[in-house]
Amino acid sequence: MTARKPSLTKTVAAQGKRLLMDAALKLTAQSRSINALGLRELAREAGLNPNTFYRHFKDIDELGLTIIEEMSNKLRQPLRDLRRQAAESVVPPELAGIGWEENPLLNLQKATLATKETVKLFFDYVAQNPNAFILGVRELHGASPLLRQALRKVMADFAQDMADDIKQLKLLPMLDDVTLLEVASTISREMFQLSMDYIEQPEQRNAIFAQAEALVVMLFTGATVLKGHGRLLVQALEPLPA
Amino acid sequence: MTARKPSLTKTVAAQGKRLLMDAALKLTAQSRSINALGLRELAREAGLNPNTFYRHFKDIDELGLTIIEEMSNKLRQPLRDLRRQAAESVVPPELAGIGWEENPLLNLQKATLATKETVKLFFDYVAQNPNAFILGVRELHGASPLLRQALRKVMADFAQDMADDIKQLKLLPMLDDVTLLEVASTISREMFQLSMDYIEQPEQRNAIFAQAEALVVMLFTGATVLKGHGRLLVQALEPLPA
DNA sequence: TGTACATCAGTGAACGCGCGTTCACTGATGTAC
DNA sequence: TGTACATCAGTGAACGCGCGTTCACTGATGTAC
Repeated sequence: MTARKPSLTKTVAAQGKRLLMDAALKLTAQSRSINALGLRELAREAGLNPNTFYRHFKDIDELGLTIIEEMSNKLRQPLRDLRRQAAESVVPPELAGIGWEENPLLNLQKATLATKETVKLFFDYVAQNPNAFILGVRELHGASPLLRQALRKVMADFAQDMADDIKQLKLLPMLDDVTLLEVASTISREMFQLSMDYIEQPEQRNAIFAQAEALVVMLFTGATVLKGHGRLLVQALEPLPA
Repeated sequence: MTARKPSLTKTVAAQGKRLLMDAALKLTAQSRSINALGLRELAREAGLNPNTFYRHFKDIDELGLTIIEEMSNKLRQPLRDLRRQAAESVVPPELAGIGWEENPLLNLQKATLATKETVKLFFDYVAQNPNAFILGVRELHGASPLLRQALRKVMADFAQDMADDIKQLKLLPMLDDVTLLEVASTISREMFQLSMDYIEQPEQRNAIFAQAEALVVMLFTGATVLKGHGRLLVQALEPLPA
């Protein structure tokens, strides 16, 4: 019953676990769902004894959860960084605090440009990590309730991150928190959907990108108008005719 | 090589095919994807000899395609009818042709109300055919490329239907065809996504319904503003303050 | 510093089972003449 | 109207195979004293 320090072995020699997870990612990316993976098949791909699987995972679902958790960790922070980077590349920080009422046009431009920039960076990210996105979208509505639940959480976190960032960067100060989160959730869902098309139809990438941009702008605009700030927005968009 | 009339047997005695398709729907609805179904399992559920499967289908994918085709046929026309029904219940036909410029407020109200009504009817429809929607959303990003492709087509058709109806009913006469189709595609995708939540979280149905409504209104509004009709719309929404 | 023990990732053989698929057959229905 | 034949949905037995899982074992590394 003596307390023991966690052994180094776990982190140093967990090669098998890594190999199995990589094998799973590779096999699912083509055209498979995680639950359709055979444990022997996985071991074969990883170059390990089938039995070794049990040293690391109880069953395939547990493998799936581990992969999802890892990917969520790997994607979340970079996505936040992308957003900040985009917002700051558009407006110098000393102007960042200017309120909507004081300068609606600046704010709208800022939000729109930051958005476009973020969408662009997001799709670049997708193109560099296609397997992660394929697996995520597939299992989000896949057969395993456990994985579905886990991915729902991931999507909810992404949306919350986006809402937090938009609020903190004061990109859409006229939206209340609830509306902001709804809009962010929709954008999050749509971006993941569109990322599948982006991966599978490389020749359509420009069109998909434009569509994603347009969607975000529409949602921001629509939400703003409905929240009673329409007049200011329209004045900014279309100056009074002579 | 004599031409033969199609035999009646096909339509009369295709009990086995029906039984197998129903079994597949039942089994997938719980927590399975079509490709994870065993052909013996299917036969067992249908109360048939495993071998009978081959009398009707080449493999599981072909079964899946047949189901998808059937469901698409079953859903498409009713959805169109719902939309017409909703639009007509809102405005008497003799006023249906009034143009946007002549009476923006009427048009906006018409579109919004018709939309809300349609969304409501759509979710009722979802609640009555949960299995069809679960299967559709699951396989849309599922493991089988064949089924994915088929469901992409189905979704595209739904979106095109929606765009055609909106145009024909003159609900959003200020939007060009391309924008209209993009908006319809987004709404279509989001409605199917939300339908999963609607099925799985009966206690949240009011909230999900409200969210869906809000989304549609935001998209319509956003698209309208961006297409340069914002001023009219805003005037309709928020009359000039004293 | 040495020794005895515990932990841990990985191995290899073996198991029983359910799977997809094939083959030969049946009986009902439809068709030709 | 009768007869011979074709088609078709469904049956039942049999096959070989790959699967998940268990068991007993190994060798490397970490830990206690």
